[in-house]
Amino acid sequence: MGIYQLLKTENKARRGQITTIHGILQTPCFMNVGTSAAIKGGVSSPELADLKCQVELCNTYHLHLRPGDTVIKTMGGLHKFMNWNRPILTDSGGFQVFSLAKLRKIKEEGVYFQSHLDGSRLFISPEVSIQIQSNLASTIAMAFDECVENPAPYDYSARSCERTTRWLIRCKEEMQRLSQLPDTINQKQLLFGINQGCTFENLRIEHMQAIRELDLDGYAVGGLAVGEPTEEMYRILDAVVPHMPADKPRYLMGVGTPSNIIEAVARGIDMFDCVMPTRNARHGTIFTWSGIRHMKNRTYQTDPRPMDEACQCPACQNFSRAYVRHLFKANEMLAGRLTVIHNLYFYNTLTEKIREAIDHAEFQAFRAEYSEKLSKKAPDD
RNA sequence: GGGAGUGUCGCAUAGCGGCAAUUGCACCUGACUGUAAAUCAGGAGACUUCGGUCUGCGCUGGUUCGAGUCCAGCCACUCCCA
Repeated sequence: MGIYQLLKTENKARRGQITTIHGILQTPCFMNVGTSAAIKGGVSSPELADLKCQVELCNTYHLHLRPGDTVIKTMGGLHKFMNWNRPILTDSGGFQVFSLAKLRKIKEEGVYFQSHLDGSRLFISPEVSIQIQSNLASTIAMAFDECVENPAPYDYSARSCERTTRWLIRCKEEMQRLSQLPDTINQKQLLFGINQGCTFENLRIEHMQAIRELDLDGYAVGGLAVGEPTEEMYRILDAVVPHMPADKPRYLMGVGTPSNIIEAVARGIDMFDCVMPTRNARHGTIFTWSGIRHMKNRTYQTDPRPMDEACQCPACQNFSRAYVRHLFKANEMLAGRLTVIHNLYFYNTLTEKIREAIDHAEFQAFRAEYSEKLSKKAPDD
């Protein structure tokens, strides 16, 4: 019996739950990104729990470099290390093959990297990635894939997909091997495969059909939101999601804006992660139920209202727009902390409301009300 | 009273005679999608029929085709000597 339980559907939108050894995840869900085992902006694990965060995402590549996955294994795994007892998903380092493109060389056996920290030479293969993730002892490990840039030539995308499939087989075999070892911390670690294929619908579908044969714990759509127009992303989701197993979690990697999330849920996606709420928060942009606000703008200089009047987060319960703007202008780190707290609470509340909407068969109405509004600038109020 | 030096965008700075003028901070605006990002980009005299036009580097004159730049006088500030 699988880890995913489908509770309810509304058209293609799915309400479900994922059972793990670190607790149950209600889906659709947003995974809060803490790349280096920390939410950038200074939010600790206990605080994160208060922001309705169900699951945190950490990164294989970054933690392998620093402090080193063996250090984390020595410390008892990521959960103990950062004092987070709910699920953790680790990304495989595949995205860094894409984002650190100038520092790597891709081969069949794996990828040769130069560390972005000190230039030292590294090698990450499917086996190495899984070994690192095993040491990290995350709840869910991601397969080591190649995230192809956009645009990419058809031939290259096709060959890359085939290689990603071969790499996925190696990931699965390595995971099975490690699960037998007595000193493996999490012998029940889950493995998700990743679909690629750039913006070519037939490649996407062929690749999905190939990897679903491997009967993994869940499936992700990768390689989207990497520069293609939003409509392209939706077109690919429309094409590929129907080919994803219905009895397993579906994860859209790296996405996205509140609108993207609503639209992807409408197309059958269950899980999301994105740096946008934390990064934009640190840079002064917040998401609200009225739309986007740039908190550095002069218009908030003497605005006594909370950042989002419809928000129950600790930042909105205690501080004014004028104060937050002041903190940004004064370069105080509390500025980024408060906006990160708000944005994560917003994303976690957004997915919570999506779940409630599907529960009550009101998702289409929810989508109609918020899909466009949330990613536009808030009207001057 | 004598001598030396300095006055350029809010502050601080750069500027061999071709300059609407450098750079930093501050200011304004925008971007950010599996995080090499507490980052990055743009704007910042006025008017414009977007080709330009006008005003502008303490003040007033002068030299010059052309002056923030050279000269003279004045004003202000700083330092040194009495």
